[in-house]
Amino acid sequence: MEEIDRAIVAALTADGRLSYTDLAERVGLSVSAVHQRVRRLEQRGVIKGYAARVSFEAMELPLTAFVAIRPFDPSQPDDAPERLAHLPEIDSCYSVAGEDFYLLLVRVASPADLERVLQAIRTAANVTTRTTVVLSTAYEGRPPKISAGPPTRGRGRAVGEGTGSTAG
Amino acid sequence: MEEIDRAIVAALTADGRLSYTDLAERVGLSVSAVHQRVRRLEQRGVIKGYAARVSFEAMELPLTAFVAIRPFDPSQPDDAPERLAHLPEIDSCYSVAGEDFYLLLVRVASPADLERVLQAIRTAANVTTRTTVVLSTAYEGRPPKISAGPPTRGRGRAVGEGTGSTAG
DNA sequence: GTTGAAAGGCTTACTTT
DNA sequence: AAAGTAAGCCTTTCAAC
Repeated sequence: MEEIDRAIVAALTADGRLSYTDLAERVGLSVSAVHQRVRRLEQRGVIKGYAARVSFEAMELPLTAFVAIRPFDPSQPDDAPERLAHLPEIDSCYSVAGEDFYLLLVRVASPADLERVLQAIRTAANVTTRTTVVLSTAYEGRPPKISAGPPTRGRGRAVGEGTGSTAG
Repeated sequence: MEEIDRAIVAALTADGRLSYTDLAERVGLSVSAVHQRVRRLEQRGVIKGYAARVSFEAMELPLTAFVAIRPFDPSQPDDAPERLAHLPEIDSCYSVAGEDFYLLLVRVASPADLERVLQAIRTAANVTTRTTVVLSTAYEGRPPKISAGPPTRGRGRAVGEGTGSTAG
């Protein structure tokens, strides 16, 4: 991916409602060129969509927890993600290496709600749960490192890049 | 928070670039009324901003890991989040209950990068790390449960319904 | 792939109810 | 708080380099 595409993605990650006019000014291209690049980024799946970032506290979901799950019977078919997808309190579901099978990010309104969701998780996926309650969120969903060049691969140098030293 | 505000937040969570015209049609209000409500939601901090959702694979960050950290010396001042904030590979930083002090979500390009970031985390915050590698992401950042009413029975207080004056 | 221009649509503010 | 109107800017498409 080119440097300009990276700049576009970085800008839209920071502000998803940037106008094409502002975007064009930032990356130093015409409005039409920027528009075409954004459309291609969307079609290629680099940009998957746009979303408003909401305050979970304001949305009455002040309690966040990580729930590591492990099946009661490891010989059973492992389809926990699908069996849990119907629970809207589950924000994310990761298949992980280590002692546990999956790691869930859960957002609820209260400890009572957390208890209810944990019970629902256990019964829906036939798993044991190990829960880590989040006390506070220092930061979350920070924009990824999108700078001038590729982080590790040596496939090509970006425009204006000097040496091939690793980015810090 | 009112039902219409919930509908607005839900719609903008699913599609952050919805026009006010479309939004007005969805919630059954005029464009002006919707515009005013969105501005108030933004000013109250319910809507914190807008962001493009990007594919981390496409951004050359295919490796995700959770890093639980614990200080070498628990008597030292605990300012790990600030000491780690300069590392762009850290997506999120949660203060957690349990055996560990913080849980980090890290996104990197390769195992070599992960090693480098882990070393940087240890030296920057003077902590030990316990890393859980993500094998696959079933789903991530799902829209929170924003339906008609409060999630738990009765007791929940809506934002902005509090007593007394509100800043802004 | 980039640029420039034009038509249509959207945002925003103001006014009214 | 909600609706209507108008001005200005943006989005989107089309043609040209």
